[in-house]
Amino acid sequence: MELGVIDLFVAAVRLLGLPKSIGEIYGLLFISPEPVSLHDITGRLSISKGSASQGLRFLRNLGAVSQTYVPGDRRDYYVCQAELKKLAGGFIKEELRPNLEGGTARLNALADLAKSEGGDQAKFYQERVRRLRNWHARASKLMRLMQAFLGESAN
Amino acid sequence: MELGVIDLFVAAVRLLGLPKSIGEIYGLLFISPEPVSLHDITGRLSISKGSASQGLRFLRNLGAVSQTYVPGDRRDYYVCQAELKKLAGGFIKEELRPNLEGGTARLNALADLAKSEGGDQAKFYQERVRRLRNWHARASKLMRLMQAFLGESAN
DNA sequence: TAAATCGTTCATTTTTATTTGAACGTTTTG
DNA sequence: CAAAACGTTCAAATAAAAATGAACGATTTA
Repeated sequence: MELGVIDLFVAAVRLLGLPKSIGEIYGLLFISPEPVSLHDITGRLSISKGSASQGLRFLRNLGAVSQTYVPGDRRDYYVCQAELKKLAGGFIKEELRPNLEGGTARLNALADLAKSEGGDQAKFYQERVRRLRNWHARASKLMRLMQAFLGESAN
Repeated sequence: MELGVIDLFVAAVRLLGLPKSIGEIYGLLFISPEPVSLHDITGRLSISKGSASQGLRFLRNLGAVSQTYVPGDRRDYYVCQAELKKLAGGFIKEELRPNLEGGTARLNALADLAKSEGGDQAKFYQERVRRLRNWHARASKLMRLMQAFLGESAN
């Protein structure tokens, strides 16, 4: 059972361009009824302390995992955030948006270049830049749409 | 100008988890007013014939690039498909959908496992599988939504 | 019809990404 | 307060992905 779920998450996470260990860790948390420590992770998944630590940090930054207090234990324990809305939100905010924003700058630079272009292709270049702008705007809108969609009907 | 556009596509394509060469090739086609041959590609981009050939095949499968007849020339020439709708459609169909469908099978296997689970966690596992199913269904729906959105207002 | 050019394939090489583990500062335990 | 356990960091090792280029069959040219 656990293995199957972990595998599923590994596959899902690869699809998003994230390392396997991230999928393993999230998968383990997802299928564990109880909070899980870094020690548990390295033991159950046979991955190094380093990987586990980095993976957890990444997942915490994303908001996919949060720390939990377990009385009488020195270790840090973690639980997963299992609301699609939150997961997708975190991923969009941390991984996708920054890239899109980076694109804005490049695009402006290109627009300038196209404007100052003299040759025969001037018109063609300008048309291309217009098209890129259009794509960019749509991608932007699409992201908002996705968030809205995944936020519908709580869970 | 060309370099900037190519860079932009390289970045975009990395975001989708595709190799750099794919971005370079598509970028070159996008910014070229005239059809481009494999020979042009290896020359302008300084990439190997092998990469160029494989990259073109991939892009053709996606529907992002198509062959064009150029009279009096033996070589194959290519032009890019610059409609976002088609590009996104190809990507979804060839890259995303197959993965989602693979997930369906795994998910069914897991559901069986969860059903035949005896221990204390039986209930918990079943809840988890239900949740996975829900996510899967949403991802499915989201893909259709994306296609619809990107298909709006021709270009 | 022999030589040249074309595009593809795939074993090898190169590059990039991920994982490991030793070292460290901090906190807890006995 | 010394020893042990905790979690982090980062240089080095490993694994994974992508690019190369030689070999090939097919087509064209001279």
